[in-house]
Amino acid sequence: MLKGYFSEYKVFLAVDCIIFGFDDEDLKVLLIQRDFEPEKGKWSLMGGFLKKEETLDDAASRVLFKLTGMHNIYMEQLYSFSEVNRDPVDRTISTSYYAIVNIDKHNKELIKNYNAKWFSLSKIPDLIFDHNLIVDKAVRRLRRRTSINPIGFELLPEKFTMRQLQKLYEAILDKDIDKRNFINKINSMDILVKLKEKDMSSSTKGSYLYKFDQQKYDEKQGNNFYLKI
Amino acid sequence: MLKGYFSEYKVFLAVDCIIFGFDDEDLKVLLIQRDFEPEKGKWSLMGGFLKKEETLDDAASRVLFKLTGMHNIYMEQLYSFSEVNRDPVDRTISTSYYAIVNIDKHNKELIKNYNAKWFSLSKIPDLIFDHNLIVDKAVRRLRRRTSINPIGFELLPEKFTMRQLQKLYEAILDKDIDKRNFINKINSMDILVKLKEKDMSSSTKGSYLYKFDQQKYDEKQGNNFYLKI
DNA sequence: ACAAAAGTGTTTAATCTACACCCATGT
DNA sequence: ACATGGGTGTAGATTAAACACTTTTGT
Repeated sequence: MLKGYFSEYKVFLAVDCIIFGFDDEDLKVLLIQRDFEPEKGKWSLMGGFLKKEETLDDAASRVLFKLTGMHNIYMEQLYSFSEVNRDPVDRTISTSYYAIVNIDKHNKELIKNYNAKWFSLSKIPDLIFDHNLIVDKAVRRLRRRTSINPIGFELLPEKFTMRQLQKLYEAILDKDIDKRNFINKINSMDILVKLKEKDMSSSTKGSYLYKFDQQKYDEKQGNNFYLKI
Repeated sequence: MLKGYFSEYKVFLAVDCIIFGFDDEDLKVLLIQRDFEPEKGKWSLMGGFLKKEETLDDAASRVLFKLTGMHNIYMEQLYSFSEVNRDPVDRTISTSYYAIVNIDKHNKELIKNYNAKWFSLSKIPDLIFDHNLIVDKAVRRLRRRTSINPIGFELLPEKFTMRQLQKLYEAILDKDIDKRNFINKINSMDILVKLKEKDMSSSTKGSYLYKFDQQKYDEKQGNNFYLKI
């Protein structure tokens, strides 16, 4: 066993990316429509093969950049899927990554080129291979992660209202939250800065804008937050 | 992109297993001493290459069986490590699994054949490649998982005392726990059966033995436990 | 004046934490 | 009789959950 590598089996290794976004109402996933075989015309996660000189993280970043035009996207490795016949063309292992992007910041041209579209979680179509499974796992991970670590800020504009943040959490966790309890919890974390500005678009009264304070957040790291919302 | 697979790069895919055990005192990891190059003589995780007709789970089960002689070991996929030069011989991606075994039930002959040895967490030597990193990640995952889901029972004999269970938790979480609070918490989960038997080996008074009740546990699944110890 | 969303605190319930003494038995 | 580990309950603190009214301003 393990004496030499010569006789061992090699496989294709792909990364597939679950890209989450938020549009003030729904949590969404960015899917592409395949214009190549197999399963041409069907919806799928954006993916690509691992290349010789890159790590899986590199590959995921590359794939994400290709579709969104964005660098330094928040992402996390999710799981490696390896059913023998998951890909009908040839044995391919898929290491999945989930990513979180600001739905307003990505490059809309690229999206067109790839026939990509945002789908609300409740409206995700049948995907190729085991991609529905992968999405499910990503959603569950995102939910868990969100209740431990406030990572959702990538999904919002730089300045946002408490209401937007609350809607985001409601979308991610798929449940209603009491607004007073929510605000108290968020404030107790002490990682936001309240601005003097108001957003006047959603009401006559206007609502204060907040910014995520990266520095405060970093200082508190390690303390995990356990939002328990 | 993705047109054909022909031109794409293939890699070796290995599974490496972090095998946890518990000896009534310490949480331990089973390591093998390599009797082959590279890094002959150094300690390492037990691993093996993915084969043509098996999934990663299959491969991990196979590797675990090879070293312990046990089937149906509790295990969970951990993470895929992919640094380009992590393996000096040839590019190899490692998908790691952590496993939890009863330290008294595995086959001691096999362990000898592999020059394997149990190491307490605090005494893990320098391992080959990135294996120390992998072990760290496994320990962190085990700690988190243990506080959400009571999975530690695999580490104990079928019948065990509250004291043993508490020591196990203390070993996993690496902290002291108040015995009354611990018992209350465990009892509130209602997944153990208290037996009439006592274990007389640890004290003159003897202490009651308990059994894990798989059925009750299954009924409660989905409710996650959040031990918060 | 009213409609629509924003903002704000308190009370109750649940859970967590800290803590100390008696019990049973073998020697 | 005493040494050793086993067993048990409660009070105080913290955290979570439920809940309703006032403010602002454009129409």
